[in-house]
Amino acid sequence: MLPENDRAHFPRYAAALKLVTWNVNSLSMRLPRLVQWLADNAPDIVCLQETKIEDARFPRDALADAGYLAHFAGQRTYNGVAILVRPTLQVTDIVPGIAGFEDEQKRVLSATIGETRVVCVYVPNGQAVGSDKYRYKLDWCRAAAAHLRAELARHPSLVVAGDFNVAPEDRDVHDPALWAVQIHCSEPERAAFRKFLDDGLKDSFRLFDQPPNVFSWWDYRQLAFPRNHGLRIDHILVSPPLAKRCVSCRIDRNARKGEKPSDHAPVMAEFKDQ
DNA sequence: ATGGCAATGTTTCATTGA
Repeated sequence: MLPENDRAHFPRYAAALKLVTWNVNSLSMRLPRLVQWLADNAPDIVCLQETKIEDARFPRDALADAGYLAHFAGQRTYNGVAILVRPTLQVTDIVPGIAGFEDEQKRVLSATIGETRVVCVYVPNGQAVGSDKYRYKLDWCRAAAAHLRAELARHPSLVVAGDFNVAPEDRDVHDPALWAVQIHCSEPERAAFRKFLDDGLKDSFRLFDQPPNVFSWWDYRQLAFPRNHGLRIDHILVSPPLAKRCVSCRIDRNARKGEKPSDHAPVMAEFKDQ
């Protein structure tokens, strides 16, 4: 962290601000790919999900070498979230979890970065409609919506970025008939997602004209990726002041190609200076 | 109707993910 009078040499945002969300499906497995992607794309803020690593083993030095300070809330085997930030940006008020919602699973990390509150989320998968995990998913979303409402009241400039495990509309699904009422697409899950938007947040991807059949996740099986059998379940939600500043949102399908990819692609939104 | 693949650690299978 730079001393205060050194920081004064930097504008608050050197240029446009780039924010990314990426479910890496094991940070240990994905570290080389992530570091290369960061070098190629130079985002300012990166929200990661499914780091699957205990805090004591988090690769903070490798990410520092890549040009990012890391904040994280992890556990072994499952879940785990992190926020990577360029060292020129000031980070304060780092809080894991959802206020008032006891949860062993590490799924949320919030931080104030510059003037903006950033909430990194990994919404539960839900496994199957009607299962215990499905009920946990819906309960979790209800608590998260209340949490985000409180964050929005405190921070007009709010981003919620992560793996929502919900395809909001049929156009976010390669085969809506196949996925109808299945996990990620059931009406209660979509209603839970809309509840986030009710609080004034916008899906940054839908602020812009987008080509059809753009997805952020593809199953590892059945050649789903080359067939583009995917779902758009990773999202960057922005409050109205940030929606005004948002100039693009896109999904980097190329990051799903090649050896040892995550099953998710990164989503990147860009914001102009105010 | 089911498994297909990938990652983890309980490791040579079971569990979870989406």
